Amino acid sequence: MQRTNFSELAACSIARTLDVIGEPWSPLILRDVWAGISRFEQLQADLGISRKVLTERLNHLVEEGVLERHPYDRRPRYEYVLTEKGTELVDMLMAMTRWGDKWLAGQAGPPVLYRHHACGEISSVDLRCAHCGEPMHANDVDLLEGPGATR
Amino acid sequence: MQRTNFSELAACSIARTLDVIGEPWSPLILRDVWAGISRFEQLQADLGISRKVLTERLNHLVEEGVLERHPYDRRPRYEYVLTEKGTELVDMLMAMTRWGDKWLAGQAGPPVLYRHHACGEISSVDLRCAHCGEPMHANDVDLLEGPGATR
DNA sequence: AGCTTGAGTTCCTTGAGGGAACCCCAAGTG
DNA sequence: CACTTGGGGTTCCCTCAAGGAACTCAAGCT
Repeated sequence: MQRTNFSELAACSIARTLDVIGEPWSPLILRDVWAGISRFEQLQADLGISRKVLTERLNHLVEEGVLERHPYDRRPRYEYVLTEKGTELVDMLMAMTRWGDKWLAGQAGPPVLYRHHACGEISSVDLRCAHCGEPMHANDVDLLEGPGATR
Repeated sequence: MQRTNFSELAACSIARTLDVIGEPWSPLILRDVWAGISRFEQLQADLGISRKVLTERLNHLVEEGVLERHPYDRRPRYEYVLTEKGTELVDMLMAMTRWGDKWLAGQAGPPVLYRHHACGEISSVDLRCAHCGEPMHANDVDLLEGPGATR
């Protein structure tokens, strides 16, 4: 495929993030690990991904510090668990889920529901300004050059 | 590459969303269009993407209703603009940006800053429960089967 | 010793991405 | 009118990553 290394393209946090989880399958692997599907065989069976590519993806995600390998047996058997860095990536997947629920689920409704611990209600994420708490969407911001702008 | 069609894998809003923007380049195209880089030549120059793949991606994004083609000349010249559906996808990219800013920007700091119209401050998105307004992150929810669970 | 199981590795085939050249069409210019 | 320019794509070939199936390896179990 001769995949471009996005982060060399420009200083861009989206491009950099894509270098971590932009490959096909990576987001779905994280979703599965989050949902408790955490072993090689389980992941392979659930996703139908080729074993070779699954190995590559898991190694890459471990190298990036998104997943950790935890042995669960004296035999060489491992469980993959989310690091803090990985858990925060799942936050992004929740925003992705919200969009898919809204625009792609159709009349069948969303396939998965989130129950929020704090209020006990079925809900979804809402993007708010970390500073003032008001809604913060694509049309609510101006883009400015940041300190890391030059590459 | 023989890419798998993710949404046939399971009823999953993440998989479905990946069928819309999971291909390499698609998120970066949306970012550029959002930032005002909206014509074919501009996109090609900014991203360094091959013209063939750019054509494919733009057609796909238009078919999916994420972008619209707007003629800007009596000659056949087009601008690509975000639909409402596409604009809400950019919200997800903002969550992605936040993660990249936090975990990948390093000491140089984030390359792009967002100034929130409502409060005028440089800020970033924060995920909140759409129901109660409290923070809602990966560890703050239980997953339940939804109405569209079966495929 | 032989069987099983989880977790990979090897090898071949296929098809998507990269790159460069080419094409089309409307305007502008002399 | 012919000639150039420039945006927006096609076409072609080549390479390399994903799929798929078979193979390996290292513990335990019987």
